[in-house]
Amino acid sequence: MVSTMVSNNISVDCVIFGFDFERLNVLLVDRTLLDADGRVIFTDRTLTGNHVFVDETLDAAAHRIPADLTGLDNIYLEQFRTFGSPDRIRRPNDQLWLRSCGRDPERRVVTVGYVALLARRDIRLIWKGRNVKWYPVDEVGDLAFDHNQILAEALKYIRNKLINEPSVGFELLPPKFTLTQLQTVYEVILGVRLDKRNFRKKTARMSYLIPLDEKQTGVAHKPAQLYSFDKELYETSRKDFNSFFI
Amino acid sequence: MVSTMVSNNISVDCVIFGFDFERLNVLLVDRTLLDADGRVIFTDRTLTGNHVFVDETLDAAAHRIPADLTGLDNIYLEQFRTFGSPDRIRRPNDQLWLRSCGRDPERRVVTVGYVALLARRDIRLIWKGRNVKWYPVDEVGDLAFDHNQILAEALKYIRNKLINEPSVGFELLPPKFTLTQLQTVYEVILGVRLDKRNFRKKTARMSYLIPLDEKQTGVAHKPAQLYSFDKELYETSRKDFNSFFI
DNA sequence: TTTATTGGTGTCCTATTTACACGTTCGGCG
DNA sequence: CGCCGAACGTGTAAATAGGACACCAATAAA
Repeated sequence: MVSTMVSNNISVDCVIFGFDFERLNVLLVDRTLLDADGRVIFTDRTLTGNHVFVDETLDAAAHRIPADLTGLDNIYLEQFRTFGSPDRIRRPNDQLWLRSCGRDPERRVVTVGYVALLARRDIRLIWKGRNVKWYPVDEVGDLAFDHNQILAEALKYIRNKLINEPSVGFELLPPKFTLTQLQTVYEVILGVRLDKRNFRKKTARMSYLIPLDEKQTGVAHKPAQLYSFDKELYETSRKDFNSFFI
Repeated sequence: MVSTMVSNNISVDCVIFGFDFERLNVLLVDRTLLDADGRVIFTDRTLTGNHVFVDETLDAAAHRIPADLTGLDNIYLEQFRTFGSPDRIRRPNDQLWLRSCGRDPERRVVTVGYVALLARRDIRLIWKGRNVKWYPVDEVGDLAFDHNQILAEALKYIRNKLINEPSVGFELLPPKFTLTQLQTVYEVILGVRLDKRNFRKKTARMSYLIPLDEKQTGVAHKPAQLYSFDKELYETSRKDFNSFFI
């Protein structure tokens, strides 16, 4: 069976970000190493990862991760960087872990890092026995292997992306959203406060933001106008997009 | 000898760009496959690449490429993307080539792509038997494996980088340069024409551009002021750098 | 009916962008 | 040695974008 053979020195790791209008969160898997008597040697968390089948593209292998966890297969996913230092598996806990899994603790595994974005609302996680939970990105503690570094790079990447490719912001929002929610995406991810009126001057120039014939309901204040994101309009209006030097 | 063992399903490929004030060029290696009688079966070009030693970081493996070719080891080098489709080695010529090298034509090789930047002036290539030459980036023809795709991604990457991290422009210039040369970097790489006076209004705001007590010599026109790039000043003045939404 | 809460709007000031033309200084050449 | 060709270096006016800032409106809950 070709399709069950894996390239065992290559993996993909997926930094799955979820946004809940309060904070940016990341999906982590609990990892617990037990000794022969079932006592805990250590416990920590890892990013979600996958092996890569020998006849599979890296993108496909990465895609399986959020797909298995959410049942959705059309989510935003992008490769951002590859990590391959021989040291990435050298910490004592990781060495113990690899041995206990029957994996060669000397063999360097190169991992290709992906970022996935989810609007947490509406998403129900499928566990399949693993203990997978959301953690605020600034409260993850010590992660396995070099996963703290991978997470840090993913954050840098997605912040940068948000700034110069605004379409990614909408991946973190439900299909219908308010301008305040959009502003919150920027505020939370970039860690800044923005002025409401100035922000709206910008959104007014985004022709791909479609005001709907619909307002928020069930809120104890003036209900906000709902908008949707027109991806096609975005793509075409990006063509003559200018930045910095051009 | 640990240091001679290689991870043989992982490689690094380096898109080495060189700038000569006329065009952007890329370093390519001639590849010729001969039959048993020494007749040419095909000939084409490949990017410069390397295997990765098992105890070596990816960055180090990539660094060896331009270092071997130029003798310099402080050049700009950055990982930009990893390519791992099983199809990348599937084209007939590539299959023949792999067989003739004694490599497994079925085994997918994941390659980590790097970009290197060189000011072509002053650089003397060290050939060591291989036929390595500069090609204008838009005249490379059909390259081996997926190297056309890798080159295209590298170009996209470096254009984007030039726009929002102006320091990379100086990697393509000699230590002393004129403002017109700097403008030419932007014009050639981004493929646009820029207005001289407006460009200079921008450079006037770049505090890290140091005017020297020196002018061009030997030119048949009014000699231009020479400048140098102060990297430290750049780093510190970037700290409070704003872009788009912040 | 009152209150708490968030939604939605405009102005002034400053900084940045864009379009645009001409005198200057050098080497080369006749 | 004077003229020519070629790139250098400079400023202004108009339009656009950015940043600071405050108040009324609409809803649900009490």
